[in-house]
Amino acid sequence: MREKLMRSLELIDCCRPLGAAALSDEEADATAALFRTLADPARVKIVNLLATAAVPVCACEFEPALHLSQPTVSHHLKKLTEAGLLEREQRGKWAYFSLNPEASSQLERLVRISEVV
Amino acid sequence: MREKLMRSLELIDCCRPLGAAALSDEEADATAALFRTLADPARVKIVNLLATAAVPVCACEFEPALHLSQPTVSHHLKKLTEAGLLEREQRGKWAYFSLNPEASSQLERLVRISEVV
DNA sequence: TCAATATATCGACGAGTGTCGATACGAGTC
DNA sequence: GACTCGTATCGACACTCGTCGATATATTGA
Repeated sequence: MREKLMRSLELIDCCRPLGAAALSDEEADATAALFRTLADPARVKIVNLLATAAVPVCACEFEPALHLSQPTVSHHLKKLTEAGLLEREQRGKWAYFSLNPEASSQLERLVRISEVV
Repeated sequence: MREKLMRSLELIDCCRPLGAAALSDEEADATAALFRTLADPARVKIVNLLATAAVPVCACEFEPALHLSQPTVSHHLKKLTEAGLLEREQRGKWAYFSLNPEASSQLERLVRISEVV
């Protein structure tokens, strides 16, 4: 079942608010998987860098900014993209990444506890 | 350094929004640690159960609801409490847990990407 | 004081994953 | 085609952590 979630390009769409009534096992799994995507300092920094950048950022720029090897950066970018938080754009032999414009509002909806949507 | 974060009872207060400019290494660590707290289906369900309950819930009620052993439930409740998401109240030999009323708004602030606070 | 019960802690095991070097793939250039 | 360079994938290793049985601690009641 997690296999199914990982294949989805929009994991973030599977989640209901934490304050929604009677979260099923599957919904709890999906929500936890989305949080797990952001549960790493490198990925938090990637999102932060993209949030403060007005334009898409080349993958090669993350390597010096994060002090991580190229395969590791590629790994993190893939995880974030699979979760639906990032969008990938190929320009020649370079890969440019940007934040999914809906990511912020979807995350806010997800962590809403008090009022159920 | 992570040692210091774990001892803090208000990990959630260490975090700045994902959209804030130039997150430091320590802030990225704190943010990732908070997301890691919610990166488990059992803990997501605990928060969900507490969100839909109007009154504090006895620890003994989570065991059947989550189909987990007593030590495991105690472990998860401790993690959530240490992160500042839950509040613990001792009533005789029973432990009652409730959501930190500020948890929702703090989480919403944390995931805010577009507009910097 | 002793028994009973609720909760926390400890020790150990297994699954998951972040990391990197090596390598494969792909696009552009000559 | 051959070379260069950016990116993705693979294999392996180390570390984290979720889980549980066993045990310790604490509170209530007899």
